[in-house]
Amino acid sequence: MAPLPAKPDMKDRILEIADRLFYLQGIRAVGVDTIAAEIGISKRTLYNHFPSKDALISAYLARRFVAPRPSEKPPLEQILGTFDSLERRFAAKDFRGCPFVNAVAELGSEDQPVRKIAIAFKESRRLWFRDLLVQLGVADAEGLATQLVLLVDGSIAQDLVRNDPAMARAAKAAAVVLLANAGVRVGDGGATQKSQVKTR
Amino acid sequence: MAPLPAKPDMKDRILEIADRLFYLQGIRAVGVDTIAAEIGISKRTLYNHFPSKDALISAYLARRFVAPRPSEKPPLEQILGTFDSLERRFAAKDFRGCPFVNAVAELGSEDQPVRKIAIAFKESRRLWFRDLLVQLGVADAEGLATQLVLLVDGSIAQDLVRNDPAMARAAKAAAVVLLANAGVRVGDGGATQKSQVKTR
DNA sequence: GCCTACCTACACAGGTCTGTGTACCTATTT
DNA sequence: AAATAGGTACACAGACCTGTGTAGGTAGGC
Repeated sequence: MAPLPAKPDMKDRILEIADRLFYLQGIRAVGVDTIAAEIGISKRTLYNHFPSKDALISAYLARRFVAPRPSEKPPLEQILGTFDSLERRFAAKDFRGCPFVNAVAELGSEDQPVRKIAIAFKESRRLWFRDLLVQLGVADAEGLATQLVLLVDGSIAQDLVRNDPAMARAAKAAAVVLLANAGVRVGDGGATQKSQVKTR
Repeated sequence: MAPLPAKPDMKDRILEIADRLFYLQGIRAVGVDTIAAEIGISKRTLYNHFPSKDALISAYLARRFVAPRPSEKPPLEQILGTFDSLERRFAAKDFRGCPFVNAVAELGSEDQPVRKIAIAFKESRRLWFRDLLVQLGVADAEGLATQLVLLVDGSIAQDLVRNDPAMARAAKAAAVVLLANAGVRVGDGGATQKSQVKTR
């Protein structure tokens, strides 16, 4: 019955479905049978493309790990835009938190492959912020970048539980304050005089 | 063989062990057999105290939901102390993130009992911050309380992945800036003049 | 026409999971 | 002494899990 030409690369198709199911329902909650059935292939075919479920899990996370594409927009706009796009993603009903955090929470800290990729992802996001802050001339770009990822991950965790996109706006408001305090002129009516708070 | 006097209330003992295993290894990863074996009781006994694993999960989360005990310390000290105690907990090797966030991540957003208690917990923490901020005379106590819980949850998520207690310090530093911006005099050498940043 | 690659269907091994059924044992209370 | 409460051991039902084995079908390239 319609042997499915297998054109759009079977491996991609498997990953696409696995991604959706793993992300929405949890990794342990989804069996390989379920994935194969959802695609309409036999379990044997799936195991011909991935040697084990663990390999599929790793591939799932690796596929989620896409570097943010470089943008021509001004750095500040990019930074604050992060929170706007977070808010949009929160509003989508298929948002279920950060797949990397979720995977570590679910699989435990002993799962080294999963943890390694999760750490790499988190660090790459932090570095993305840091580089933009450097462009803005922020002195402690490292520290501020860390604080910004805290706001991002905090709003993600809160939204996962509460399902409230306003968390992204709260995070953005906090980010604006932190940026202003670091001497960045945020477009807010010039209310932003450099009055650094010594944080320790 | 030593029928275990069952004095310290069997139910508590079950919950205590279930808590440790659920929290450290994940809820789905731990079977009731494992819990019973760890306590040294038969599975039958466990099921005589809890009608199902779901009930045990709910009891586990309910037990984690302890209201912060009222303190005589000044409000600002309580707020900032939160981050210090977070740092201490991060440093402990048995810290594995927020049990409520982890449970929602693992069990899916469809599990209503679990989600409800997670939401209640998060909101209670936010209100705790808010009440302290009101005592400090902060105008937008609601908004700032939300921002503070973002920092708390952000640092928890980051520490879960990276295992880096410094995340708590970064969150504290950000909190200090946010508090100062809201007009709270933070004990930092008077570098804290009231120069509100309009956040929108 | 045939070979190769890839798919199918399907059974099954061996494990784990939740939850129950049954019969017995051992304190404490009455 | 007897009844009751709460524990034990242990088997088992029924579901689901990962992973494999086997035999056959079908399309494209040589």
